[in-house]
Amino acid sequence: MEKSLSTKMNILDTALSLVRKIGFKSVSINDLAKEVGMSKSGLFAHFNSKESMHMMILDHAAQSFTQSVFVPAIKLQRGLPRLNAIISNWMNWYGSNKEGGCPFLVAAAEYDGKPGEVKERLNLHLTQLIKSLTKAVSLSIDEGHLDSKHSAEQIAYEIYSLILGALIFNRTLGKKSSMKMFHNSLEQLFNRYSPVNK
Amino acid sequence: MEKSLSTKMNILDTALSLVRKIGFKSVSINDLAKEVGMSKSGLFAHFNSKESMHMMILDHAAQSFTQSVFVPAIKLQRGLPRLNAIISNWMNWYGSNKEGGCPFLVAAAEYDGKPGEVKERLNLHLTQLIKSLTKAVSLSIDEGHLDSKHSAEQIAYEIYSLILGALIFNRTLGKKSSMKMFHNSLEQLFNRYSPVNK
DNA sequence: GCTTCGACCGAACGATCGTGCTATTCTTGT
DNA sequence: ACAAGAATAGCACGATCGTTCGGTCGAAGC
Repeated sequence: MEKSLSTKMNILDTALSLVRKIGFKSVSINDLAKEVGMSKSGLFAHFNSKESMHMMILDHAAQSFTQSVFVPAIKLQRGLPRLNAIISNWMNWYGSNKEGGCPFLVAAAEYDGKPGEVKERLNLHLTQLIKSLTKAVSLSIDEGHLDSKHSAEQIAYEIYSLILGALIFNRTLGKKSSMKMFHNSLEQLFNRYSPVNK
Repeated sequence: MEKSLSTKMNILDTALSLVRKIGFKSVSINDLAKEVGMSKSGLFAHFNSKESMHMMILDHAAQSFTQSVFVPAIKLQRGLPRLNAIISNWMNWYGSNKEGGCPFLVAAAEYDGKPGEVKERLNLHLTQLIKSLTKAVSLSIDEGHLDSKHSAEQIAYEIYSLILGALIFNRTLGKKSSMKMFHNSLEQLFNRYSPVNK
């Protein structure tokens, strides 16, 4: 790997970590450069504008997410094993960086009322993310691990909601019981949609 | 009501609306003043710092939320009628301002890694919000409308999660089916925790 | 009617913002 | 070993940031 690519990855890693803590707008190029250990203009040369940097941060987050959550899970067999791995990896991904929330939620918060390329990119990544989750649910139905009478989209929505709730309970409210409640609800959800218990 | 209080309310209303669209950090005092129709220094005189303004915006949001969501519901009888009203008012509150996400989620995103008064205030409001929801669930159990074998906290967590999920699906992903999925899941949740169906 | 006081404004402050230009240093192909 | 090109730094710019200060205006109290 050439030099430039590795520094760029370093920049994006640091930027992502900061964004998750204080948001996109609060991460100034100067501070980011200081954190990475290079000059403001030297860092800026990697991107042509701050907006393009925001997009690359989003892309970086999406790639990291896919690599950490979906790629390892694809080795497991279709159905509940893979779905459970995805969910487990998902929760672990939040904790991989020590602090900070979900970068996509941060972007959603700051770009909700700002139509443009960044928002569209966020929409794209988030849509892809939900689609991949829905696909895993759908495969679970096909494999007979989940009841075929229910919509995969609906089940995926519920799972994603539980993840969001656990994230807020854990990070913002600092609830220690958040993980236990999350796993309780998830277990109930799988029982409820199980084809044998119906 | 004196003159100063009404202008302050006007400022906070406008500020809250802007914050929900573009976040706290992106709302500059100059832009806000222009939007309200007064001078930068005239507006700033109402707050002594931008941080204190952020706190007042949070307080304003919390008061608006309580007034719109919980106060009207308290007139209804305890149990499911009141709980359903709370949830319904909750969803309507998001749509009351035409655009923008949940102000508490926005604050959570931008202040996650910034310990201080604002974050503590956010934590306070969010804790109170969840506590009120949990209380309504708890009363529903007491009234025999929900199964007493389950924890009110757990049920409240699931309801809150579904609300969050619907919010993201609706606003960020622009899913038209989000409200239908939300009500589907909510109905299933009430059925599942119903004492008669067990 | 004069005084007092709070609300609001205009101008200005130093700091920091994103960004462009030019030079220098480093990497790499031949 | 040397030329070429990319990576980074230094410096400066106009704009905008939050904040301060002195002053104007209108309403309220004596």
